[in-house]
Amino acid sequence: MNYLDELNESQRAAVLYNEGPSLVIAGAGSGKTRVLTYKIAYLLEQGYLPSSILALTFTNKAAREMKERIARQVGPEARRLWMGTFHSIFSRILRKESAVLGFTPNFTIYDSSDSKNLLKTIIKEKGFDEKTYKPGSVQSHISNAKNHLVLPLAYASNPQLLQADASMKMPKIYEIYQEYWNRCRQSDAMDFDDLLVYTFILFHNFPEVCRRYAEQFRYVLVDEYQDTNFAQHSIVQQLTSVYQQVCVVGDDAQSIYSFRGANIENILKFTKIYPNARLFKLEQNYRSTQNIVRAANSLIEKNSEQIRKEVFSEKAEGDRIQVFSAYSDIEEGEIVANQLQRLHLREHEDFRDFAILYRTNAQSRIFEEALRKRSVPYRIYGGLSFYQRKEIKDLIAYFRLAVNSHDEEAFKRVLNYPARGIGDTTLKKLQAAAVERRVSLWTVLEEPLTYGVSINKGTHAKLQGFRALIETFRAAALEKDAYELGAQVVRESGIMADLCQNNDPENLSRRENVDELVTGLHDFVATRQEEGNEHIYLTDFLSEVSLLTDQDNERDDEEAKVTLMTIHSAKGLEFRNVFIVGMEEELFPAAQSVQNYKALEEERRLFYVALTRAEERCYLSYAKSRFKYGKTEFSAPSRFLKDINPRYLDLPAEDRLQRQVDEGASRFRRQQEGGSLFGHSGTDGYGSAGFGNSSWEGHVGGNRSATRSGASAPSATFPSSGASRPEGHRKAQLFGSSAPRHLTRVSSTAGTSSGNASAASSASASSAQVGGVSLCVGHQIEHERFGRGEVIRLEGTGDNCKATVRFQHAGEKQLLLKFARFKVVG
DNA sequence: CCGATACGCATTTTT
DNA sequence: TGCGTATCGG
Repeated sequence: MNYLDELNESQRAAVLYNEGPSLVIAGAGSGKTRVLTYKIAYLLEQGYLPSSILALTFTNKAAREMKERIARQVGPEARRLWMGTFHSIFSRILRKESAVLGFTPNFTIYDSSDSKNLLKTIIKEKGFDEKTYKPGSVQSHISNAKNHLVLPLAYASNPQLLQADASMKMPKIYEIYQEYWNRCRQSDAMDFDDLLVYTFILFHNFPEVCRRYAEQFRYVLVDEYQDTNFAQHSIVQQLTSVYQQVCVVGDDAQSIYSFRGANIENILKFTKIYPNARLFKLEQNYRSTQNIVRAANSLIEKNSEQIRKEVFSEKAEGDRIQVFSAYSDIEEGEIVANQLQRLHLREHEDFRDFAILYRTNAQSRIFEEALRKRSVPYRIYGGLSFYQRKEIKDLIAYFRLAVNSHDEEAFKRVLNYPARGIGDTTLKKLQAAAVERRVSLWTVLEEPLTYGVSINKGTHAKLQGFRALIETFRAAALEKDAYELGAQVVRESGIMADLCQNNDPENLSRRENVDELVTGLHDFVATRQEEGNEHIYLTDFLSEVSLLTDQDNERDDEEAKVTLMTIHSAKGLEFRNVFIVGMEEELFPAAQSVQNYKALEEERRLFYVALTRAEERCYLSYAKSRFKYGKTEFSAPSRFLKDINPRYLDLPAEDRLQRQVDEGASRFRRQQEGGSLFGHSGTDGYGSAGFGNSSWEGHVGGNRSATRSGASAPSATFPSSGASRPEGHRKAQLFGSSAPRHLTRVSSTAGTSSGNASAASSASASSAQVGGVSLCVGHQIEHERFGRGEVIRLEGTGDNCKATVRFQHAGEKQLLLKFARFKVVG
């Protein structure tokens, strides 16, 4: 109970309140995660079972961090909590309940490039012009619809949407949407949005399933609620329909993801949807100086739509925010780099305590160059992710096919890679037959003649060769573990051979990446086994890896480096010293945002997020000219500079003069912005409340059927389609977790032994003997991935012996000694 | 099947 | 300007 002392009054109130829905508005740096973790700890203490608590986050990272913090509080039982991203938790549920929806438990998760490619294919098939029907644009329309739970049939009969599409010269989007929907089902695949949509459908169409989960989850917590979309919001409602015990945490002032469907209304109107909800506000900022907090307050005040709050800091007043004016983007880079270096040399600020934040990725180059020139180490976030690399995608495509051969996108990707003489023409023939007969490409491949594909003998042989290859993997997938199978695929698919054709640096790095993936597989299997799971199949790896981003793979950096990133990706982070650069009109706010006040307010929130990343010092800079698209463009300082009360700023002399002139004009403009406030009702064509029942009612299928050869499911009813393999549930922990990944392998037989192992009882023992190593409670061990730790508990005997180890850095873990890789060090 | 060339596009991106 | 993609030619 002592942890309650570590909370301030409002934090404690939020933690202790337990009698119904609650909304916690957590100002920047106000200890939001602390409240969430302590609240969960408190619930556990109150007797809630870990498995009855569901905590949803947006990022794997957030889930992982929270899990670790809770584990520190309450020990290993934290592992039984249902804590993870919306997508990972829902995919876990969907894999279990897949049959009634007409999917198998091994369904593929399409990433956005898969879905874009599929859309491209469909657009071509339908003979639409790709210039008018840009795949990316169609994709975002469809995504938007899904985020609003509008299924194809509802879309096709929604005059508003049809008209909006028509006015964008894409009147046939509904048709593409329908086909896309069918094709995903046919491929036994869901895209990211589908994970939400189908969860909603599952709960809606199968009330008994909904009830089962709603009864299991006696308490639901949601992090970053301002970023939820309508679908997520609706599912939370479904899940809390029994107990109404829900706590959502967020900050409307930090809602910056509307372009991804996040709906700020969800948080603004929470107390209307749950009329008996209690509202808590966390207003003390523990992160930033008073000056920074006040500056940020004075900025966000200019927004009209928000939950009023008074964020304050009790830290030192701190320096004013210094504003730098540069003549050019290059000079801006110089100024920032100079100031950064000055702080490093004079104030001994560590490089890792600096961040340079920008609106667009394109701005990074200038700063890279300036830093490189000064030999300042830096790290840029937001490059291509590991999983986006060609060789990795190729390999994963094989994995996917091994698990789900109906996966159309994976199929097309590797049918002729490495080259096996199956050209475009052949693929087109297969594709045509598949579309015609509404079956998967794989089904056609199995019996080309039945489906009327006319090909010559040679091609036929090649196709059957490919089929045999995949069949081998498929058979192996049922027996081998993920690592063994992965290694086999690397060997036998011919990818490695292809990458070994020559030794140019390109291929070299690709080989390294492939090796890294295999190592990742190995770690994944090892981690799972240590946790007590016997068989770790490739499908387990895939279901996790498809929801992973590169940020989840981050290695803790040895070297101190300056951080360069977009403001979006800086959300949730903090740095002692922050440079916010490119404070110019048409850049920040982005040119596209200035016409519509909602977008402009979002940009302002984005700036608010940027400011509130800073703990000690914050700098703003702008350039009067900037090289853009091959031309030098001139622009005015950002209007946002004028939104900050000048007493918190240190302005360049010229600007101070100019400001007096501008003052009147800017006040006038603000009135105008405010004036248009009530005119708009959202720009996405989806009213915020208009998506009740009728829009998705009764068509899971929307399509006529899921005509996969193996498992077909008509749309009206959902017969169980023999789920192929019962699947044990995995925890949502990430492979590689947060531990350093490059430790040398230590065999568990190589440890020192320390004699007399007493016969361990089946329940609990003080010592154990496994594989020639004896281990006692109190022993220090050195684990391959988790590092140093002390054995605090031993359970079971022989092969089944399980040790609970408290690691110095990795927290408490349970290890199955049979699999764990460690050595005894004392 | 690959390479050269032209074209068009260019916020942000938790999953 | 500089990249990624689309298309054509050898």
